[in-house]
Amino acid sequence: MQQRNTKQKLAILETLRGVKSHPTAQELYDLMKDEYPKLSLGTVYRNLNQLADLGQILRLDFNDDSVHFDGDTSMHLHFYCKECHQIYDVSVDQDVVNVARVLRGAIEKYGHQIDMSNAMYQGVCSSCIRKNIN
Amino acid sequence: MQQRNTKQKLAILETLRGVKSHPTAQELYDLMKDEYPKLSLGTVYRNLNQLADLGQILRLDFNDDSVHFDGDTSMHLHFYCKECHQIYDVSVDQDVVNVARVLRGAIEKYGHQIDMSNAMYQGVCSSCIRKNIN
DNA sequence: ATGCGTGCAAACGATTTGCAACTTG
DNA sequence: CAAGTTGCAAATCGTTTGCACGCAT
Repeated sequence: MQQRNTKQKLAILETLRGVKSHPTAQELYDLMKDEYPKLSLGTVYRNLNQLADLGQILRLDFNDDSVHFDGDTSMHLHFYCKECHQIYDVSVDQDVVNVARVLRGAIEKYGHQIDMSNAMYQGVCSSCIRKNIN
Repeated sequence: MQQRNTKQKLAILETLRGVKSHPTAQELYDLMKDEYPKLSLGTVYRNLNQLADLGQILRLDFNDDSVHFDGDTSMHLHFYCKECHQIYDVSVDQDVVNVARVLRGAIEKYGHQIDMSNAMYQGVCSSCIRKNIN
């Protein structure tokens, strides 16, 4: 059950890491199909799931239509705007990193082993707030 | 567009609040269909979604098969065990609550307005860890 | 009365999967 | 070569939705 590095998998990972957005499988497929005409959507799904299970990318689910993926696995938060449906990255300073450690501690106190965490926030983004005023 | 308090909606909310688990729509429907034989699954879905949108219950998505709901909206964390597929509540003390406020602050600094947040952790629960050793 | 909510069943659509052919190690 | 991977298309199945009727306000 060892994984292989096929051209498709490498291309998918590279493409995902090359965008700042958080594309769905379909969106990533659309981005790639010009350069890789024979690529199939099923392959994109299979690889994104495998990479997410291995922790090499992040799976983001905001109860939108479909699941989004993030090639950046470094510590950061996500904010989802329910009006414009955009996902914002929120970078964190050292204070916040320390604080996140406290939350993990609250869970590890129970003896659970954390493989991955996802702090997701929803609301209205600053840009849409401004729009609503006008 | 005002919402009405139908018997079904009240029963759904009451049933969800009465269980300590985090049932899916189907599971909640199964719990209720003896007492409410004419209740339909579609109604359960519609009400759970409406209640979640209004912030009266929580929607939990762990990329399991389906979405789970939580009738407890008080501050607590969720831990999902990917082996036994159980969702654990993690209660937090005042220290952790204060700490969580720092994370919200990191987002509000951008001018975004947070309506709801969900801190979800995944891994292997203490019980499954023990099982794996034996 | 008005129009949101319900039950039922059909429709939807994002994701998964079976299979034969093809790579990778 | 053995076994994981791909492309294609069909299947899956959780969730949504159209409609006629019923109930809350």
